[in-house]
Amino acid sequence: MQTVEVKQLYRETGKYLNQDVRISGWVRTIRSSKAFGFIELNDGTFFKNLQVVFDEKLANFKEVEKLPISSSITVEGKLVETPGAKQPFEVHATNIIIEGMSNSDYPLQKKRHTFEYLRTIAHLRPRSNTFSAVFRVRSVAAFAIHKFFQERGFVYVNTPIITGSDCEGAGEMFRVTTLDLHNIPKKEDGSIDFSEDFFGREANLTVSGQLEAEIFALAYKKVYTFGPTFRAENSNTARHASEFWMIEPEMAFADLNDYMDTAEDMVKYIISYVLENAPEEMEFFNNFIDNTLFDRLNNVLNSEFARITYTEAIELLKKSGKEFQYPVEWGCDLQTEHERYLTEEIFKKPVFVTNYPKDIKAFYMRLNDDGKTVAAADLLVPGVGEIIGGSQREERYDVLVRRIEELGMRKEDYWWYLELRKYGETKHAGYGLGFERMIMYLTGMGNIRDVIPFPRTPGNCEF
RNA sequence: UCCACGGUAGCUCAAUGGUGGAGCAUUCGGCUGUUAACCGAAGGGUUGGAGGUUCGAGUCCUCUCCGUGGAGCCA
Repeated sequence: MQTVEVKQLYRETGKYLNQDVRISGWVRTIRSSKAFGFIELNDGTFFKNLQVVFDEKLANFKEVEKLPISSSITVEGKLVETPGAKQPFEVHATNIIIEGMSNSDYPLQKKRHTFEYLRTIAHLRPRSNTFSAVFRVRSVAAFAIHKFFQERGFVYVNTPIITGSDCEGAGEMFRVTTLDLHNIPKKEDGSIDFSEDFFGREANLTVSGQLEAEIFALAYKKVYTFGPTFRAENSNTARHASEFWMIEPEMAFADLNDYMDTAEDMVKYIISYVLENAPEEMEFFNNFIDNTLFDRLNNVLNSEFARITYTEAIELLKKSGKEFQYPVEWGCDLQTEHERYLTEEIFKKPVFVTNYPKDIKAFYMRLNDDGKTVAAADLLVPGVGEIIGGSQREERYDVLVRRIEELGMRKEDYWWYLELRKYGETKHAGYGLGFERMIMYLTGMGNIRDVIPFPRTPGNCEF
């Protein structure tokens, strides 16, 4: 008798039909009558369940019939077709071995639960349909991203998670320390003596691997990072987490248009790869989470992303005649309502907004010839908003120094970043993709807490 | 951090200031092809916490804790 996985049964049905098979999994539900019953078995390898039919010929029929949900079992029996039924085939059990009994107080019902409740049982929610689908899509999408970049010759760089540079400017950082918090060493002037700390200096969790990625881009030409990122911002929204994963490609001999071309190709690649490799999960999302999902994703695959400048975006918003809570004026950052209006109402597809005023963007973005704007571009998508932020980097030593000084930052802190501009500098560009936001976009899930296995948000670090 | 809303059985939700209920889940029983199976019965509650108003508070008031949605910040 061959041991098989449910995925094999669905993908290569003909190979196993009318054969004896052995399968191990967890009971999703049991419906039983006096002399026979049905088990929905899920073995984790496939989104769909396997229906197992059992009857009183089993020595342990009475025990099997009363198995609590989520008990683990091994089933032996013959795989047969079930024409006209909901499922294409089922296993007629000749033997059922009970591996591990579940308790009757198992908190996951067959009924729909709120996502909010499921978050409180993050150790069990991957066994539910929705989360089973979410985290498999997450895995498939992660692979698609690596595949996309590897096929194009990008080198995968692991930038540090603990960083001694507090100058990335991307947000509040989590401090990393081994100092005794009850007895903090102080210097004579009363300030904390970090020379006593583990690294002999202040250290934090990274908020971005970009500056380090630039180092590698100027050695390998094309690189990308894919790793965790930490922000200690007190953000309480469905789109922010304190710990999230980011993909940060960086390309030498590339400008803003090269970045946008790559990003557009990447988004399309991820979508088609996931549609092709997780079809059952994606169908589930389209049916039960967001029934505009397939239309939206196909629309993205079949359209050119719009590209407009910030200045044009401001004009469009002003001309729209719509009353915004925050008035639109050149120089102001685009608010969520503006971004959504642009991508959802005006373009109805992803849109790059380029060339933002320099005063609302980071120091490392390349100054345009007008002296007022920088070569930055954000990708806005319907439903989620900003999903990618990136720019051409300032490669001119003097201009970069001037920007650093203008913003009152300390030049010494950026010594190695500045040195890159001294030894064979070239134009280069890169961007950051929020992995969870991509998953939200791919699945239609509305909350970032429900697309990361163990979400960390302000005041929440369970599990 | 700001604004809004919410917290009642294991879960999802009802309950005009006047005896806290239902569906699902659980337990027991019935049922020969079920598909969130069906039918019958039972058990299950300090209404987030503290204080106050009232003859009487799940309901009104104050404070507090927690959560959700939106905003800001960003990816």
